[in-house]
Amino acid sequence: MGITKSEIFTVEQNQLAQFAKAFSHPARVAILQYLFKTKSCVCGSLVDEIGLAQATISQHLKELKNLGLIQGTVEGTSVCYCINPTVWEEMKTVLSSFLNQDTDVADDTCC
Amino acid sequence: MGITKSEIFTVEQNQLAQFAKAFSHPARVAILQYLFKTKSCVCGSLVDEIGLAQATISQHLKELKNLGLIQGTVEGTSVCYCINPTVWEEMKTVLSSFLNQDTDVADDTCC
DNA sequence: TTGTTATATTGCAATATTACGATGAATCAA
DNA sequence: TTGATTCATCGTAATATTGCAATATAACAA
Repeated sequence: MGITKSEIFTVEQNQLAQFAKAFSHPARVAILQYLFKTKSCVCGSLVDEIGLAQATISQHLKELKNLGLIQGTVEGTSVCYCINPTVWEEMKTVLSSFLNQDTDVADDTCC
Repeated sequence: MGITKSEIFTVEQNQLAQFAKAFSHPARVAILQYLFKTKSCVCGSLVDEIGLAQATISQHLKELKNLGLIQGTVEGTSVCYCINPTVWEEMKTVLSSFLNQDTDVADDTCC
């Protein structure tokens, strides 16, 4: 049905999935990487950097903004975006504890 | 258009996005967590554990299997699934280096 | 063989996502 | 004011995802 049954999962599972969804698209990965690289905020240079239409980039930025991962302030005619370090760290914590689950099945990989 | 323009992104960006997509849905998060918890492989008990139809669980398992994150072997009438430690570690490496990008914007959060 | 159990696959419906052109709103320069 | 620039939003089209019922397949037990 295309609709996720989030009610049947825990808050943690839903949060984890939401964070993962943030960079489950290469364009958003590229945006975040560029924001990290240029540290000082970036605006529409993303449109040149990434080969997507301005409307498309704006849409991806909106998703990242909604999650709180980035923030933007109007700077004259342009908008300056940058990483929100607080939320990024929070995400890192949530995802790391998931990724670092023990894989120590010794050698007896059962399957 | 619903179709991702993966050609315009690097192999790394696409791979990162693919790994992230693996657990961008709470059901797949729950499946992976359960597989970690029960270590010894698990089959259709996932259907009881998670409140989704058998067909739906099977579909999610297929996606995880396609990515290589899990593997399954036929065990009589049932199928035993477990984490593929090698691929999991590979994913951990890829995602960690992305997550651990420096947030040291000092305090001058530009935006 | 027949029935049972466990899983995969198929087909379908509902919703979500990706992408872009066109348009709107805001700011600044002349 | 007018025009140019930058970004957001709207509308739309194409495709993807999620979910399930029904059915198929495979292995075993009797």
